[in-house]
Amino acid sequence: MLAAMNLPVPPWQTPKKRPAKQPLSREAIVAAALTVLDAEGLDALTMRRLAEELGTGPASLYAHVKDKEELYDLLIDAVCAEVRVPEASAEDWEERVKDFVRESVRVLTSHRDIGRIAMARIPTGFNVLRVADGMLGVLKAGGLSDQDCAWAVDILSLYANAHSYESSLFEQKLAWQENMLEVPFFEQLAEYYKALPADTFPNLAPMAAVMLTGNGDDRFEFGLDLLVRGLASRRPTVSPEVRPA
Amino acid sequence: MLAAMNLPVPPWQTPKKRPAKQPLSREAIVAAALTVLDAEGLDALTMRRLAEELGTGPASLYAHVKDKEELYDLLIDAVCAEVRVPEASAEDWEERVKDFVRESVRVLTSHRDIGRIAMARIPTGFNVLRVADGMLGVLKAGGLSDQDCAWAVDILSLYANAHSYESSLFEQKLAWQENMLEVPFFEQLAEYYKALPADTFPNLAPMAAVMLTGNGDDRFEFGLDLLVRGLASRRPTVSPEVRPA
DNA sequence: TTCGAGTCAAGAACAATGTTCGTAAGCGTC
DNA sequence: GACGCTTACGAACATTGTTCTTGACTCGAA
Repeated sequence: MLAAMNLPVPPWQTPKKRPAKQPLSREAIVAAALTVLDAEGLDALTMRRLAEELGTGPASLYAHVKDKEELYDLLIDAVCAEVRVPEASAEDWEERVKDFVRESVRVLTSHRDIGRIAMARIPTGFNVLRVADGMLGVLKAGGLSDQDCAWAVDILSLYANAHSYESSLFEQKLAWQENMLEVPFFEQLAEYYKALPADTFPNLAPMAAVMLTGNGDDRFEFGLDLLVRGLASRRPTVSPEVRPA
Repeated sequence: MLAAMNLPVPPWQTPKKRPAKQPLSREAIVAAALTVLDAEGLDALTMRRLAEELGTGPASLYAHVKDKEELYDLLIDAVCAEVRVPEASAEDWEERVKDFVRESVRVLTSHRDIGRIAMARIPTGFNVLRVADGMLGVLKAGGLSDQDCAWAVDILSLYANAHSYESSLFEQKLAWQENMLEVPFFEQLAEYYKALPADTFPNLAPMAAVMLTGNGDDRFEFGLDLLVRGLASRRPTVSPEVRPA
């Protein structure tokens, strides 16, 4: 058919069909993915669902994103953009380190299920590196050796990610069982632990109650305390103000 | 057709058709799963592949195992059976704690990809509990409070699992890239880090070399050292032999 | 103005996966 | 010898990530 195409478009009709909705970029995909993720969780984040959110088909996404893995990388980086990097200082050093890790898990757990994909990624994205750089700065202010600082970044990130991972999966499991089970599962677990035979588990059986004390945050704080105490004990010099003048 | 079934079976023919191969139990399934896992990795461990390994169809497995998740639980428990639980003692306490964690990751990394499914499982299996009980015993010998011991079991397990997870995924990624890439990826990463702009990453850029120093074991030892130092510093009393008599 | 190359979108399809349905076979008991 | 009851399992279903291929549109040059 002969189409009269190059006429000035009459204003009462939509000028073109394709770029009516904005033309689908990496950024738009990542933003939509975060929307789906926060609203419906990781299991709902399929390429089809994501395409639907963008008003297109799943195949279109692969023009902008190589893999689902690459999408995950982009998601992590986008989330890391929200981490507020503090300034480094030797004062209150231990608390500053702790606060940074707390801030990381705050962001990581503020987006639903993001913890489940955060682990075991080699940091290359801009925002991930920005966070690592900030962490390195905070650590170096404590006077640790360069090698200790470098590895500490690794370990603290691992800890933050691992906690977020467990937290995310635990929350999911909890929500799932809440809908399916009548007795709240935690009581079930408490019963189970208390019923352990004391002769087979001489240490565990008497401590059933203590094992179940505290929520995820308490445990996180405990582990964080261990790590930071360990770091502090590796400082070659004690803090300058208590050093003999 | 009329089948003469209740005749005494002639010894020169296989007596029955069904129980010729042994009748498919949880144990057999778990054993076969471990075989497939060790030989071909987690991605190859599909219900079909597992059924094939047992000479049956995938549907048959679901009579003995509720889920793939339950299969994973059983796998973890089976692997935990290999962990050698040491005896508790106050002597060389810190090194004993370390050795126990080392033993855990040794087992966890000795089976291919098992680290990828070890995290975020609520410990209920016999062998998992046995390991937790042993860990608790070793920790208590150090004189920590009950609450500290309980949470330390959690944190140390989390650390062992997280390290195994990363190690497993990292090894997979490394093996994959080794076949596809010509330049060994680690050099690529080193180049990338060294090329980071120093004005945007003032801490990271000068430390590119240090960041990449050490393999997974070194980093694991470093984190383990942090945790155990932290635990030691929480001991209410220093070790008895240095206490004033 | 027209053609042609090139880019982007997207429907359809493919292969693989976990899981369930329905049916059949064997075993124990009345 | 017939009836349950457990176990086995081929076939099928729904969902997933991903690719193939066709079509729509853009833009630059003849």
